[in-house]
Amino acid sequence: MTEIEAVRGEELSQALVGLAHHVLHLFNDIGRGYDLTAQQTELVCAVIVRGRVRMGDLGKIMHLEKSNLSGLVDRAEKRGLIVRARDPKDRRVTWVELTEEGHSVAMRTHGDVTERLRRLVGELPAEDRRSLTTVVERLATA
Amino acid sequence: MTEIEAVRGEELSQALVGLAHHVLHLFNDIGRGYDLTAQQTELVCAVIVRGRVRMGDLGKIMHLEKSNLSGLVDRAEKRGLIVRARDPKDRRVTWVELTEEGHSVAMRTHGDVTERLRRLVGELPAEDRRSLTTVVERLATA
DNA sequence: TATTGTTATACTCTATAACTATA
DNA sequence: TATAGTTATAGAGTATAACAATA
Repeated sequence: MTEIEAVRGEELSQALVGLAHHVLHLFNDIGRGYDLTAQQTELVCAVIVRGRVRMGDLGKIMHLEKSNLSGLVDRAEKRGLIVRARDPKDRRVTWVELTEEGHSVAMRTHGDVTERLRRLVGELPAEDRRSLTTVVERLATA
Repeated sequence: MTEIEAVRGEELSQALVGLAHHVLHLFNDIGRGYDLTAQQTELVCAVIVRGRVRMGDLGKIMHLEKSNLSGLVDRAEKRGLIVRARDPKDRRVTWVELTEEGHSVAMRTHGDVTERLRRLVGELPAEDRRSLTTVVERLATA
């Protein structure tokens, strides 16, 4: 690796970290308007795009230990945003679903998040946007 | 906006969130090997690439409120990783610097993080990597 | 008056391990 | 035995506001 490539690698690293903060901070910014924490906001957004989700899958999506997720879901349930439902076929499994209020909040927060991301990405030329989509999806599935 | 573009926008949003988690979770994974939390790991990495940093700038870099940063720096200082230094020219300003131990830890964790990011990005074809670099840097400065 | 940073409080989040229930 | 999820505990991180020191 040449020195120039090393420096560019360094720049790319810092830029990726900055981008990551920017993206996850959106849940914070947007959640505040609904008196939700960043994690609660991401929780309802993650549920609404999937309809209902197993606890285990939610943990993977949000990079949370199962015990941490239990607490997060407890608090969201107390707030009336979601409910737990046992799976009748495999009673070890718990599904997370939105309440009516949770659905309403999730619709708006999720709309806000995607709008903000769209605006961020929309500032790019169309060709860059296409390559970003391709690249990010490839990374995300790697 | 066509429906296809809307769906792709949705996919891009989810992929960006997944990528953001992946990137920030690196600080978690790597810090664990040195018995550091993710935030402590990012703290020493942020300091080492800049030599020394003002509290205010650190807050912007790490997306932290000044009060939260005070606590994080307190704990890192207790652990002997960093020290605070008053700026003699503007005594309101506090600079954060690494101790010898902090420098040693930061060298290794920062090396690990950039290596992991390089590996992640390195799985891409050269052309995608170039476009990602360009795009991410443009987003990060926007 | 504005800026930089700290302190105080209450709450949320996180890591770890031990535990229960189901398969 | 393995899997899905909960509980318990201690510590770390976070939001908010009030505060002190300096410019």
